[in-house]
Amino acid sequence: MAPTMKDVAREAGVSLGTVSKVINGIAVGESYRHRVEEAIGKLGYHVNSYARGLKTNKTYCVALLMPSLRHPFFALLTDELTKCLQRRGYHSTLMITNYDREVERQCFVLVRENKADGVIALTYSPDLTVDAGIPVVSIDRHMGPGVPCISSDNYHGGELAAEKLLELGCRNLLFLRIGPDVAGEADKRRLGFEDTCRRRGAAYETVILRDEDTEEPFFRFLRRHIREGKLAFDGIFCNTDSLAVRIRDFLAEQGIHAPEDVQLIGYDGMADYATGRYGCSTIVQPIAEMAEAAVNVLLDPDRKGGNVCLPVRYAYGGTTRE
Amino acid sequence: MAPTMKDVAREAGVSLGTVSKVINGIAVGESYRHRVEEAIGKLGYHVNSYARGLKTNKTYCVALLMPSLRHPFFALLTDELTKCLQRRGYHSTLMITNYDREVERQCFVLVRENKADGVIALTYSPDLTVDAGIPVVSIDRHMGPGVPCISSDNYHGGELAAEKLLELGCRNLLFLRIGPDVAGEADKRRLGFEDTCRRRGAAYETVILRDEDTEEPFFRFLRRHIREGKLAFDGIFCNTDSLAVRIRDFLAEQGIHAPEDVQLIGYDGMADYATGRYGCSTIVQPIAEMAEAAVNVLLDPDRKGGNVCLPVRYAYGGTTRE
DNA sequence: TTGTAAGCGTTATCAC
DNA sequence: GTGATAACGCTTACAA
Repeated sequence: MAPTMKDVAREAGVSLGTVSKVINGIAVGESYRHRVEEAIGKLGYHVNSYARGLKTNKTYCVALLMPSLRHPFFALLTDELTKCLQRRGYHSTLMITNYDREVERQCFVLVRENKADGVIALTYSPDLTVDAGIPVVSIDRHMGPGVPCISSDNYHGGELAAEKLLELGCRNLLFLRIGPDVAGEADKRRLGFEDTCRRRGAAYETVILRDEDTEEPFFRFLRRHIREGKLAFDGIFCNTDSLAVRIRDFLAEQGIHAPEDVQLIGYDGMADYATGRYGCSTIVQPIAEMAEAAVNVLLDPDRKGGNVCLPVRYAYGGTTRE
Repeated sequence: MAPTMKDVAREAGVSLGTVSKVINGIAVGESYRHRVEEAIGKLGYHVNSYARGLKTNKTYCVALLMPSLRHPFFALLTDELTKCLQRRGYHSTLMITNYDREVERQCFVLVRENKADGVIALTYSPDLTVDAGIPVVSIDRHMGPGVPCISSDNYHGGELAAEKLLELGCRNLLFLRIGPDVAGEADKRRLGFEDTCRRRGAAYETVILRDEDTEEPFFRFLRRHIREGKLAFDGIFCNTDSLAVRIRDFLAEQGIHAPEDVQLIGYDGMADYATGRYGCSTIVQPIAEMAEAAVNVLLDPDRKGGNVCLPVRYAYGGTTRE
């Protein structure tokens, strides 16, 4: 059995309250402090955070809701969030939701039961709430008035992509987007892209795949736009790097190569772990800064924080002319 | 304030004990059960796991110690471990140690304070202990007699690599290893490789970089072994995929290409998230099975489990002839 | 079967 | 400044 404060008190010949004070850094007579510290070392005492949490209603535990760690974006975000929380004396309870709304719901129940001090969530159920005074911060999704949303500047990312493609001389642009349509934030990439095209008077098309999990329809669309080995578009913006890479590979099979025949830009900025290089030219999200912002907003004592939008940048990754 | 069992008892007009029984699925009169469930729903009651944990000394929480989630191997492992734990009603406290022994030590203190039911650790301090009756399972490192180690069959992985290279007609083999020298497990890749080479009477060399964090010495070594545009080795086995990919890129810069001029095999089996393809030909570790085994051994009630060694396989990834 | 009450290891409020 | 003591919300004998 692990030693308790009682054991320490007996060993040091002081009362329980004194031990508690020493542990919590409250003023105490020098000789008392010394005896208590001695006893703690001798017995190998450690506070029981469950007893403490029960009493104080503070757990120094933040729940992290992530769809998966298979996607490098989620993995890196989780890495940064956890390190950031650790620096502030918190630890993270990781919950993998597998993109499943029912699992997400159960996680929110767990969060309540486990008395987490807060939640940082990247969910696909914008309507979820914890309703127990537990603060929630959302990443990339708008979840309702009480839930600050941390995101990169998706709109400007779309603008950047369009501007870069136009700057590279592209005249027929294409936007490709795949994935569920959650709460607007990701759709801003399209808006920024389209607005820029219109403003610059550039021709563009948009293809969106909402609930599919294969990009086959994109391939069919592209095939229809290939005439005599030439693609009708000379600049493509994809809403993720993964998609951009798959589109690049598909086009290569059709004899159309990036960046020679078509300029291709993705979104996320995921560098390959081994080489440190981007898989495609991309709009880079500032993952560490997003994590930092999420933690800051979550732990801000007076919760006055609203949404946070962080700047993105374009990075060359081999699928555009340099 | 969140409702407590007392509130539920009052609302349902029953005693505390009865509420507790209903919550814990212990037999109770039908009408009582109904009234209690009604009250729970009405008040939106959830157990307080801190109060429960204090009483029962069971937290259903397992700590995961990982060096980082930047490396896809760690990220995937964490993903599988967490999902596996969730399936068994546990949740994971993620701790990122950043390859830092002092942080690892602090994590073990946290584990005690937070009364985790167990620890699954991938650490660089094989001497760490929790010494509070908290079971520990280690991944890929031998940490001492009481700590079962889950690993892939590193020795056979080395054998497989050597056999494959020989089968492809290689006659001058090379083994490259980088990274800290922790507790033997990873070194078995070298042993399996070398034993096979010797058994088959094949020429081989081994270069090991222990405490460096750059592969520059490898590059120098390889440069010295290039004569008139030809490399002295025709088959290379690297102890990780990351290294294999960097070696491939370096050799390509020297005009030596895999798989035309040299066969290259890595270790880990990390597929690219976007394409699902391996970055290099590789020995694949069964990550999901390792996670499953770690959780099984950890949660096994009578802790009779010893070390577990899981089978690996060779997979083609473009850096060997097919 | 149901209710009562002790106690898990803390913190915090008191008198001293 | 220090030491008793009452909670915190739950589980679990034990009594009814």
